[in-house]
Amino acid sequence: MAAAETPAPTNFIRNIIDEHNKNGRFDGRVVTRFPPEPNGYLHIGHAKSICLNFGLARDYQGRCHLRFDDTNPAKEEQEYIDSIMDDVRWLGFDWGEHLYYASNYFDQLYEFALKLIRGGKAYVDDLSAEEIRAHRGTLTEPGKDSPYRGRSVEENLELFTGMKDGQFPDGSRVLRAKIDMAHPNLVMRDPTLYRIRRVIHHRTGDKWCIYPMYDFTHCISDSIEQITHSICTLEFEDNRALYDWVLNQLEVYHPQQIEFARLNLEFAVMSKRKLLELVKDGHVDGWDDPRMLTIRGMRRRGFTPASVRLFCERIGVGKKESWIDMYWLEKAVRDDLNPKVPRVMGVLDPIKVVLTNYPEDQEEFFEAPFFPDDPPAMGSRKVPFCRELLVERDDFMEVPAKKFWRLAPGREVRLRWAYFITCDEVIKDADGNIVELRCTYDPATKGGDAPDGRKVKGTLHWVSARHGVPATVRLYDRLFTVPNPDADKTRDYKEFLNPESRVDMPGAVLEPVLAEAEPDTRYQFERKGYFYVDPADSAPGKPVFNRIVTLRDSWAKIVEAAKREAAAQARAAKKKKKQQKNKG
RNA sequence: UGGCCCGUCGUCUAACGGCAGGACGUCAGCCUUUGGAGCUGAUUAUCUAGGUUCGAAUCCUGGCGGGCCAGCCA
Repeated sequence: MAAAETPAPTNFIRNIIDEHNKNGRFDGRVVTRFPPEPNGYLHIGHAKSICLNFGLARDYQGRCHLRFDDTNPAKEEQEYIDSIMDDVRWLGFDWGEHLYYASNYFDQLYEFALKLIRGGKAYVDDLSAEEIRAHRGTLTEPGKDSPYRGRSVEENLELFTGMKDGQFPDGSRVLRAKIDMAHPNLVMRDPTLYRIRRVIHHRTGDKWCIYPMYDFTHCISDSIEQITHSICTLEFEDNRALYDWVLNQLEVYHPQQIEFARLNLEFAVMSKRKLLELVKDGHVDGWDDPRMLTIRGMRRRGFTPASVRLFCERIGVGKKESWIDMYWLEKAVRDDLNPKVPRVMGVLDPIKVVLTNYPEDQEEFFEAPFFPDDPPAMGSRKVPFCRELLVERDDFMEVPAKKFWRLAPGREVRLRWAYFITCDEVIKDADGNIVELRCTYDPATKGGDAPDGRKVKGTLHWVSARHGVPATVRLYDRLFTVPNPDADKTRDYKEFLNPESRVDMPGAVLEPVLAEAEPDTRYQFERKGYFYVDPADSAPGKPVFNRIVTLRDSWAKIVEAAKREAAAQARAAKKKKKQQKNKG
């Protein structure tokens, strides 16, 4: 396997773990966790975190827990829990028996809150949400103490118990940590620990009407589970001070929080809000639309788990906010699929070719290997051939451009596995559109080699017009037309949606073997790209193909470079003209 | 006139005071019945100004640039 996942290169987190292992801080244990909130579907950004946490556990012979951070019942649902578990498994990771829910710790969390109160480190505040905000101060000014900050331990105990017992209306009181309202780190200005909220929790039902906040829950959950390295994204850097404060006050086992830079991918959006909006407003066909970089979308597109893992390994882990070019994702799928999938032929946008010197009633079958780089590896199939063929419309140019090696009037090319053909005549309709190419074949070149040793520059894929099977083929491309749809704050990211992100090819015709293609299998359509047989939309004998990714296309690069040069020349000419005008 | 974090080839990422390395891209060549794949070679970087040191990408200070923080979200 050429795309085998090489041992992950070192990174700053591994260095920290190595250091801990050396100084014995965690007795050589490595226990990580992936802690999603079940309020949405997983996306490629989560995949980075999953690969990191589970990868570390694997490489250090430790373990990684899957823990649902379900402390906000207003937003969370069982459906998300199920899909998250399914996606993590699909990615190839296994949490064994280590499946946890923060909600399982609600009793312990409550006891810890009591302990904080008894130690004079937390108090019940009657201020409203707006008042608390007003008291918090600003980035440059200190906050003010709440008038309720000085309550006695007894009063706090009574009030907090009352909160739990449902004696107070939603939002009327909160439990706050007593730290420092003048702290330069705003997270430390007496953060809220518990709020009253009468919402049915998807796991605990109506048992609780108070729910703990993230900062209080997460560190204690990590501590309970004996996590060693609690890895999260950069925006939690400020929260680490509180993470440490809570565990220090409680005098319990204390993991190390480490922050890394989240994934930013060009030509995509990642926020849950935007993903949801794309689905709700119908810009895509659901959470599993192949254009979505949700795990479900990528699965539907045809990405393999190995390709996603390969991508995550290659982009690395650091603390620098960087934008990853979509090329890395595309490259990872190609590299993973290249040695694994069979080659076949399909014409996506056909133009008819008639071989004038090939007998009308004759047909023959060519034996074509599924994997030409190593023919025995995947066997072969028979490809039918006859007088009427289909080739790709853009494999012909009436006036061939520079460096265009394909079919053109008078030009000889090879039809893969078949014969050399030469174009003699171009047939057009009344509007001047090319509708047919008249060609002659050279019987001596059967199989694709000329006995006289003459060479052709181009090899074309093709399909027999008589035997080919029409099929549904969808071409998918990046969802946005610009690298960062969010960059311009004066414009909505949806303005940059790529209208050609999904292009259906109604005229596509494939070689006959593909009629029986099994759902959930992948092929390389030679010269066109990698395709996936859509598991949801395919029917027996009627496969639907999603393009996963194109092949690397150096001809497209030549075309693009030519365009760029032409534009540059036009600019230069214009400038020169202007200068001359100014002189004169 | 707040706190915290981050600045290394085009891109991503190594180098924990000792020769700035790898991958991808790019360019050139080879090979090729996929303009795919493969092979060979070349190419390019420490934000900036000081300081410490025999020696600084690394430590210190200032500047510049970027990110995060004022939810009873996570």
